[in-house]
Amino acid sequence: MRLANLFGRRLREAPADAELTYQQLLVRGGFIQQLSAGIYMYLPLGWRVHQKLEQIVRDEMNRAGGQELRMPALQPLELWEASGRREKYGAGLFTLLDRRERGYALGPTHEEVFVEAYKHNVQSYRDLPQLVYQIQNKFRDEPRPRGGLLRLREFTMKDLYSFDENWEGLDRSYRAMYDAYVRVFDRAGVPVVPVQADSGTMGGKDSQEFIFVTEMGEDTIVLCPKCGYSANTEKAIFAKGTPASEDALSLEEVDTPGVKTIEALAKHLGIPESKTAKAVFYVADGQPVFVVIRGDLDVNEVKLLNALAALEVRPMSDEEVVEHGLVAGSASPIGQTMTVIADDSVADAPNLVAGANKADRHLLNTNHPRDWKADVVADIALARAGDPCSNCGAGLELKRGLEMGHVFKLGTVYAEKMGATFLAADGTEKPAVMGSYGIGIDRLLAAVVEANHDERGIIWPRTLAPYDVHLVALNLEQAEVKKAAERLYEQLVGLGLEVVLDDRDESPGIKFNDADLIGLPLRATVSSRSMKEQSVELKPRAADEASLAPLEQAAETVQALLRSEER
RNA sequence: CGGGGCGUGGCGCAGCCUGGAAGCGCACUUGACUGGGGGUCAAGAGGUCGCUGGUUCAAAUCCAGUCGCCCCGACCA
Repeated sequence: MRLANLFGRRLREAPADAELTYQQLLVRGGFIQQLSAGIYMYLPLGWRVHQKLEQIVRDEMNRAGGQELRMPALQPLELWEASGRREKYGAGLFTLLDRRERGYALGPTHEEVFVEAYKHNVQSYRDLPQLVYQIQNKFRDEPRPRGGLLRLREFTMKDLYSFDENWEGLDRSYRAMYDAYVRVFDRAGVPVVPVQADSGTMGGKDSQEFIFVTEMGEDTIVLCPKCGYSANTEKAIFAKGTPASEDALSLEEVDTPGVKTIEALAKHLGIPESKTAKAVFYVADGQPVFVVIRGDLDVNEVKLLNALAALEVRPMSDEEVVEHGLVAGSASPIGQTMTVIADDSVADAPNLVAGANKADRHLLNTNHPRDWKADVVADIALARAGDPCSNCGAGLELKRGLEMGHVFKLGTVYAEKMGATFLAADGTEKPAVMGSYGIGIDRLLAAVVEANHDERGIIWPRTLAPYDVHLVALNLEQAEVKKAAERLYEQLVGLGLEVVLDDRDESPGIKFNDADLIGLPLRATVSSRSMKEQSVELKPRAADEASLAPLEQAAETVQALLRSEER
């Protein structure tokens, strides 16, 4: 490839709406170009990287026993009604009508379609297990696309689905995928931390996310520096301390003039916040919910959502609080008629101070379940930095991160809903036990650049670089130089290497800067200076210093150097 | 959906407050010089000032509406 012919220009300054470092580099280098919010074009350089990344994923999926196939992005809406996910996905689903007014969805994920395929192609336990996958565009009508490739409305995802006879089989498939994911991220040069995750809209049981720790991340993960415990905050557990062993004392109502907050309450009574029970009000799927949690803790809304098995939960508005006769600042779970959910921190803690359902009054020594009874008791507390690890007691750390991949044990939920069954050896019909496994290719590409760059540009890992060698030719007015450059170019290509030849009539500075920005693993320079030594200057992108190689052996030396760059 | 910011040649920006001939840098074209880290000179091409309506003799500039993009939050694999 001659640089002069390459479709896609380099920019000295990044467009104003490219904010993140990786994004500026990809845009400036001419790899990607934005079309609209959350919609990007891949220009030739970017597309080559994208394809190489896909190939690594494909390779590892195949190695783990996956079979690639291709599903339609356009899906009849009935499929989504059948799985019950149309409502669950809500506005995030892109829908459209055909000329006969029949509804379709642009697939945001493909469980439904894969189940349809399963139904036609699997009948017996002899057909199992199966791991099938595709690499395809997904469409999601995100409320807010962001960060360039980080949250797109149209993006490329590798989605693999496993079908097994039983849970032991699923465990094996899940493990195989987990291991494959570890290899994918390693080969892509992106360090990831596997964390326990919430399974979200996907439903199902176990799930783990592979998180790339970065400030530009949109998830928060909890890490234990001592024992290695790691989880998404939506899932993270931590030690809340064992409740004091005290005898339950009798209820006592006290004056607390002007006390509206836990902080004020604890101060007023001279007790720690952990001796109080905090009341918080939410609306879950339209129903009011009274939430009780220990005064020193906060509610994690995702945990709350899951504990209530609700689709949507939001804090109650001030108007609704009044409407439901709640006394903000002094609300009490005692005598509540609405659903009461308690964090396990308050369920067995004795003698907590709670509201009295009257302004400026609180109750001492409330005890669950003596004085009030929670409809649901669950862990709904938000883990914070410094909270003790439930495994080892060390202080937990909170980090920002980006989800690179996600593995789920779906179980039999979809199979049962949509009739994905098989005939077992004992002659009974059983639902397939499913797993689903996704990797966002675009996001991974973003992470690769974020993890592999310096102030001058991208430093592509050898396996992902759009080309192998950046051949810079200077002093082209000298026929000898030009000839040597062309000859080396041909030799390198002849060795099967992918080469960019910069034979533009530009100053050396421009050429070197472009080479650094594009970030190919090895730069080779032919110039009047190098010709004096009958040599070529070679400089790995990641190295500070260049070395000279004799012209006759240049191609072989290049090949050897590239091999040493191989990861 | 709530809050904030921004829309002026391909990119980065000024001009807007205080209405009166659309500018600057980069990039691009042609020529000359230069030639190892974004070089110099000369001559050029390129813009419905996001869109619609209004005010005015006159609108990039003032007013109203609208669309788009970015960021924070809500939400979300």
